[in-house]
Formats: sequence, structure tokens, C-alpha cells
Amino acid sequence: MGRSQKLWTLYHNVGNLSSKRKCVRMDNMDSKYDHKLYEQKINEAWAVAGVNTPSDQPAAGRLKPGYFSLVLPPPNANDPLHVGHAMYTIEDILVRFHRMRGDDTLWLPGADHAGIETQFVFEKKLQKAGKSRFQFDRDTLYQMVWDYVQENKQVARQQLERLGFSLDWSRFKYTLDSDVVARVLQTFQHLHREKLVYRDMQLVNYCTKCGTAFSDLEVKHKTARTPLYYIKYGPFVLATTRPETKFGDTAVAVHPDDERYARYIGQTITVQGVNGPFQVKVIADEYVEREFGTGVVKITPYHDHNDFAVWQRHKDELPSPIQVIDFQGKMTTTAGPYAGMSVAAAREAIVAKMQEMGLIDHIDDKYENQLSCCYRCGRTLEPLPKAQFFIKTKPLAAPIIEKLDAGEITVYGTGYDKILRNWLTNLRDWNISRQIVWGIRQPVWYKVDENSEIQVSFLLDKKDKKADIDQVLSKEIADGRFLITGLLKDILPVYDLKLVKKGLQSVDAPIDCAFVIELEKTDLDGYIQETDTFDTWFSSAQWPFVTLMTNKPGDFERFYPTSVLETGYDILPFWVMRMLMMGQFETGKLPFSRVYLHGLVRDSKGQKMSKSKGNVINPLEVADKYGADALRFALVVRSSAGQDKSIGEQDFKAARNLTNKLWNAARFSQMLTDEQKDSAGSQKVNEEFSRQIKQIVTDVSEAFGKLQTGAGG
RNA sequence: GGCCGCAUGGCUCAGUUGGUUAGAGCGUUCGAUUCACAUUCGAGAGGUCCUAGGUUCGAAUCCUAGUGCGGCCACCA
Repeated sequence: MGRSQKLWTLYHNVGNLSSKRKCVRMDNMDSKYDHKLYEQKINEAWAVAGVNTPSDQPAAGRLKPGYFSLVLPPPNANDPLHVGHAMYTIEDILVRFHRMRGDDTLWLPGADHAGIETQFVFEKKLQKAGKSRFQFDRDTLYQMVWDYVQENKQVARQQLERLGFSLDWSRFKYTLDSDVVARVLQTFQHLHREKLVYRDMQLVNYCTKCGTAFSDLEVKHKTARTPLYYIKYGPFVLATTRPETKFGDTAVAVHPDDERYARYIGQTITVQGVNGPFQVKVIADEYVEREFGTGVVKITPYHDHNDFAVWQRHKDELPSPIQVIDFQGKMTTTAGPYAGMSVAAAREAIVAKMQEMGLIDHIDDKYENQLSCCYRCGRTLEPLPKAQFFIKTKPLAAPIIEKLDAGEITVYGTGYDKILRNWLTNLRDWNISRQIVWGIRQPVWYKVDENSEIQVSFLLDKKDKKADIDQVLSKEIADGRFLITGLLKDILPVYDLKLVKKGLQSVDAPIDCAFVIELEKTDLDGYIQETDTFDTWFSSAQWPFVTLMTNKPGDFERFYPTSVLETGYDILPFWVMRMLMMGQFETGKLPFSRVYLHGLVRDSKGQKMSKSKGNVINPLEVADKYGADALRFALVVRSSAGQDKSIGEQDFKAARNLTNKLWNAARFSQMLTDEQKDSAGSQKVNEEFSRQIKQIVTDVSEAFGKLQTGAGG
């Protein structure tokens, strides 16, 4: 028997047929299966049969020594479910099977605050109302987002129930529940104690319009035609797309094996700039492509990711980097007469000046460049230097790699064990800082009187406004309030710290700023708290143990490690890998040793679903039209680990026809007379049928534990 | 550039350790039908399992090479 037939049987018998036949009154049955009419009844029947009961209310004596636990990948608290979520069916099948077998079974539901995504959605809403997030201090904004999410939080639960998932709702957890937050912060402190957290200056992808940095994953790449300027640079001619960053050059680089320039390596050259001559050192780095441009690159560490990497490798022989562009997208004072100009205007002016000075060799205006753009507003992102918190990943990844090699971790999904290993071995340190409000605020506090170089910005009511001070920027905001930006040393003589904290927008501490970690939410006297929040994945990474530790007493001991983690392969690195690392670090045990990865759900033509293509399937609509069973069956049948799944109307119809077929089979059996039922032949058939089904279901489900890891293993 | 995957009837895909005539749904063709069910029933057509080698008594399945498609990561200033 092929696997598809087995799944077919598995599905219908674990979740459907047997309970239906036992528990739903069959008299006066409709001639057709009306899912709208019967789904509720069937759910009730399942509850009676003990298939839907929460983990704490199993029939007496049902608990066996074995347990089976599974955490639901928490959907975004603010979003309605999409069809991908209906893949939870796989988890539901496993859970129901183990419950029916008598294992102590838990399927733990939750919701994720989904930091950037949710804040983005909320800001769009603000925008429609003609407002912007910069008009609100962070406490107010946070509360507004909180309320907004609260309104929608019930939707996901209702939908999950509608699709028939037998989750234990008495154990529901939200990533922003206070006990969850407290536990997450504890881990941060633990990491810090183990010296796995550090603060470092790194380049971030910053949108000067939206006022936040984005992770690499959120950057949208766009191909654009940008002029490539060949500029005279001391003894060289070099190509650059960004002449305006020239003020921030700290070196010029060539390839170590490039004979053309070998004699310059290590020398300091004098370069004519628009604001007069300056000196830079010539360094050799393999990053330089000999064939590109002239094979010479100017190194501007604070405004280009690659340049920053080069600078880090040559730190010892080079001066400190210089910031030429600020977080508002304006040129800094370093640019002399160009200070305060926007990047675009400055580029134009500087190119004109360079042409006048004869510094431009020629311009290639056919050059095609990959621009990094903001996925929200489309503006070009500026790589800008910012002090952020990082987690050292090597020590966290090492034990996981070991266990992977030892075969202690099984990944179901062709090839994904290799991909996981590849990620783990090439992992960079993890930037966990985000400049958004919607998230868990970092419990980092700076002592005010020892750190007067901290820059803050805060909102102030007009009545509290004092006369303008030098070095402090004040800007009037729409509703008559002022945004004050400046260094603490300039601000505190005029404004009380409490006032600053009350309207606080952002805190920007220098790289060498001393800090303490304080987990209590109290307002520390004489300290000011970091305004950055954690990357959403930092809390998600702790989900298995955090949800169990903050749940009913004894749950952690009873259900950890979890039995399997089931999710889509697209979040293997962001979520699964990080859960393995954080779980192992914090509890000393892997949070799970089996990972089942399902594929992406695509449309009937195999295309990715997207709103713009208009091929999105709404699972709730399908459930309404064809029934939840039909939806679930259509998704799960013929699907295999790690493979994408194409699905369309026809598949739902076919699945619906099957539910109808079963319905009528049951109805047919009802029509048999007692004599017919009792006849020896009929009984034999029934017994044999029942025996075979149990065998198949058990075999298939248990085989899950024995399967190989796809083609690779 | 690095890593990974996929290739089976018109379409979307199953095919666990190699073992008899390679399966499903949809589509398609022919036929049936006042009934448990038209959300039906019966029958059929349709595949050199990408190509070329190899291992084997035996290959869709294992190995090698090639071709085509896709994914992830890193990306030339």
C-alpha cells in the first residue's frame, strides 16, 4: 500500500470516521453530507470520545507513562489565518493519534506579537488617519498597538477552532504575557552572565524616513541604473556610485595580487577632495575585484557594509571611521559646506564641484546597481553605524552541530538536515536590537550622570517647553508638541529627567556606554532605559520552554522536551535553529529532537500565493464552502515533508466529495436491518475492517518516528 | 560565487529499506442511472518513470556524468 493511501486511511480514521459512527445520531440523516450542519455535532462527538479534551481532563486511567507534546507555531496575533496555517492539520493528526492511544498529550496554542510586521500594519492605519508614529511617545504608542492587537486577538483563536484543531486552550500563551516576557528577559540576563551578549557598533539597514533599522531579511532589493563615477583619487582612478560619502573615506583598497598597484600597498597617499586635500592609507584586501572598475575601491566604513567589513579586518592600521550621513538622511558637519543637505542633493552638488575641479575622469551612466530599499516606503536604505546588542552564536551553535552529527536531531524534509547544518556552521552573530516600540523592551539601563554623551529625543508639551538651547534640536510636531533631540549633558541642565522619560522617543547610547541589566520593570532612579526592543525571534526562540515554564505547575517537567516540532521550512533558520540553540543553552536539553518541515502551499499552477497576484486562498472560505474536513484532507493528502504543495479548487472539490462518500457509506450501513448486520459474514467483514484500519493507522503514525531523513540521511 | 533540492501519464503529485502487469485526484472518452450517494455508478484511453553510462539476477528507486527547472545564502564599490 502506497503512502498516499495510508495517509488517506490515517486521516479518515484518526480524525473522522470512527468517532462519527460512534457518536453522531444517524437517524434522520440527510442524504448529502452538509458540513455546515454537522461539523458542530461532530466536534461535540469528538469531545465525548475524549479526542478534543484538554490535556488535564483525560478519562481516568487513560494516562500512560509516555507523553506526546507539541507547541503550535504561534501565528501572528494580529493577522487572520492564511492557508498555510491550515497545515496545522499535520500536527492535529499526530496529536489526535497520541490522545486516542492514551498518551499524555499536549498541543499548546499561542500567539506571537510579530514586532515589525504588526507595528507596520498599525502605522499604515495611523497614516490613513493622517498621523505618524513620531507624534506619540513610546509608552502611548505601545499602548495603542496593544489595544489594536487586543481587538484582533480573538480572531485567530476562533479561526483555529473553526478549522477543527484540537488545541488545549486552557494553556494558551502570548509572547507579550508578562510572565512570558519575564522569562525571556531572564534568558537575556543569563546570556549576558555567560558573556554571550555584547554591544557593538555595526552597520544597520536604516530607513531615514521610517526611522528604524531593518534586518537583512526585510530589505527589498531593486535593480536600478545609477551613474558610476570614475574619480581621480591620488595616483588612482577609482569607480564609485557614492561620491558624497568621500568625506568618510578611511582607506583605499586594492587586491593583494594586483601587480598594477602592488607598489602602493601600505603607503599613505594624498587625495584631492572638494573640501581640500586629505590623506588615506592604501591597503590590500581580497574583497576587491580586480576586474571591476579600475580595481581600486575607496573604503567608507560607516556607509557601506562591505567597506565596514574591510575596515574591521584592517582596524589596527586604520583611523576610526567617520559618519558622513546622519539618521535623518542629512550630511553631517564633516561634510563642511554640504552639512545639512540631503544625500541626493549633496551628491549632485559634490559631483558638480568635482567636475569643476577636474576630479572626475569619466562617468558610466549605464551602470546597473542593486539598491537596498525599504520594504515599507520604498526609499533607499542607508547603511548607518549604530550601537546594538549582539548574541555570540558560535558557542550556542556548537553543541547543536555536535548533536546533529551524532544523529540526535532528525529533520524530516528532503535535504533540510544539510541546510540546517550549513546555517549553523556559517552563522554570524545575531543582532537582537530593533528600533521599534512594539516588542519586548531591552532591560538595559544607562546611568545618567556617568553617560552624559547619550543622545535622547523626547516629546514635550508646549507648556513645558523652555527656551531653545544650543546643541539641542527642537522641532514642532503636529499637535503643538515639541520633539527635543540632544545629548543628556545639554538637556538635563534644563529639563528634568522625569520629563524626558515621560515623553521619551529614543535613547542613543555611545558604543562604550556602561549599562546594567535590570529585570524588574521599576523605573530606576538616575538611570535611563534603552529604547530598542528585542528582535521578535529572540522571544520566539525560547517558545518551547517558556510556554511550559510559565504554564500550569509541573508542565515543564511533564512535557519538556517536546516530542516534535512541526513547521514550514521557510523559517528553519529564523525559528527552528534558534529554538534549538536557545533551548539547549537555557535548559541543557534540546527543546525537541525531531523536526518535521512541511512545504509551502502554492496555487494550482504551482505559483506562490500573493495578494498582488490575486491567487490567495482563504482557508475559512474553503471551510465554509466545502467543509473543514475537505480543506484539511486536501492539504494533507499526497503532501510530503519539505515539498511544496499545489492546491486549488479542484482538490477541495475532490476532498469534499470524499467526505460525502463517507457520509453516505455510514448512512448506507444504517439502512441495513439488524438481521443483515448480525449475519455472520457481515460481522466478519466488520471485524476485519476494523482490525486492518487500526493496524494501518498505528503503523503509519509510528513509522513517523522511524522514517529516514529524506534523501540525505 | 557557495550550499541544497526537484525532474513519474494533459495538470497537480504519491511511489519508506531496489523485487511480479508503476498508482491517486482532477481532466478526458464511452456507457449507466428515480436513488444510500448526480457531491453518483461502471468501463476505458493515456507513462521509453529527463538523457547517457554503471552496479545488480532484477533499477522509477542505488552510483557517475550531463541537461532543464527551482530554492536559500553571499553578492562587484
